[in-house]
Amino acid sequence: MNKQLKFNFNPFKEGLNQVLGALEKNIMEVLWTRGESSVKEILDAFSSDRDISYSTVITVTNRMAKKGLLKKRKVGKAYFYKPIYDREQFYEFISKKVVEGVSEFSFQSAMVHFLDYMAQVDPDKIEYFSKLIESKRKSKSRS
Amino acid sequence: MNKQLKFNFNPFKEGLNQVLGALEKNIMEVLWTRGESSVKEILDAFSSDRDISYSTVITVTNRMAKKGLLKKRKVGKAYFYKPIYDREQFYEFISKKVVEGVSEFSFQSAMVHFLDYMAQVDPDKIEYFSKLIESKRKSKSRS
DNA sequence: TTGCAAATTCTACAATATGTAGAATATAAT
DNA sequence: ATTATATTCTACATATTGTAGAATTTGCAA
Repeated sequence: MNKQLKFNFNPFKEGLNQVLGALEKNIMEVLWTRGESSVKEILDAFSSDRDISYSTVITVTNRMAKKGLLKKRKVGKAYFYKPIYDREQFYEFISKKVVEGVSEFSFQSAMVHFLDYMAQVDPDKIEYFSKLIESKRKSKSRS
Repeated sequence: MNKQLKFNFNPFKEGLNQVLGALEKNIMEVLWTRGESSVKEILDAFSSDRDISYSTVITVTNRMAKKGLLKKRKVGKAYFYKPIYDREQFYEFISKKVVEGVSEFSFQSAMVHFLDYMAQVDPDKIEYFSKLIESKRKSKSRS
């Protein structure tokens, strides 16, 4: 019933905001931290930070469930929501899709800029990457 | 006066549609092929394929100019538009931003998935990439 | 210099995504 | 059965993209 998660990637934002709206992100953070939670609990987790209505949270969690971000489960009269992907899986999923996407867009450029990025941010990453590649090559020649 | 080009990247679409809307893409293609063109000329280039109104194209080219995709120039009573980035530069620009974005999002995952992508799609890419790295390492040690 | 074809501007509507929330309704627990 | 609480429904706001009619401007030709 759940559709496969689709998303846009905004390179001009930061962290999870590259993929999620502001409120969506806040909700994911709460759910990753607390685990399965009701709307009430999500609201309580915001409390001091945000002043947001009950129905706003419901609307957004429901949309997130429809989008393939959350699972819904009824307990008593309230619904509880939990992430379909845990934090790690989520980052993996997003990274994989974006990397595949940009590789199809232009593999050449992607590689060049990936290297440039490594060189600028931390040249040691290149060494490490080199090694990864070597092992990849070996496993390739073994097949 | 022109803002820096911002965009979203949609990994679930293909090619330029990962970055541009359908009509925006068609317009860019025409301009990259024909060079600087008037709205009339863009429309003529569509002709058989699409049935689209004059003002639709004007609206979109103007938005594209505002977004930092096109330059406007008045000739006679008509405006002519041309891409700020040529095809190569555009792909470079997009790839760079997306790669940087996803690297900041999760470098580790990005790296792993780049490798996986290479191994799956075309193992020869790994060879190519190894060479790129070698030259990168050389230029690094030269500095 | 004026008239008209051609181009622009202005405005507006549609769909989608996201944030927001009030009002009405349903429901579970006591 | 009552009632506090949760949900559903609806709707508005902003942003992006596609779409285009109507009104207006404009440059060139006669």
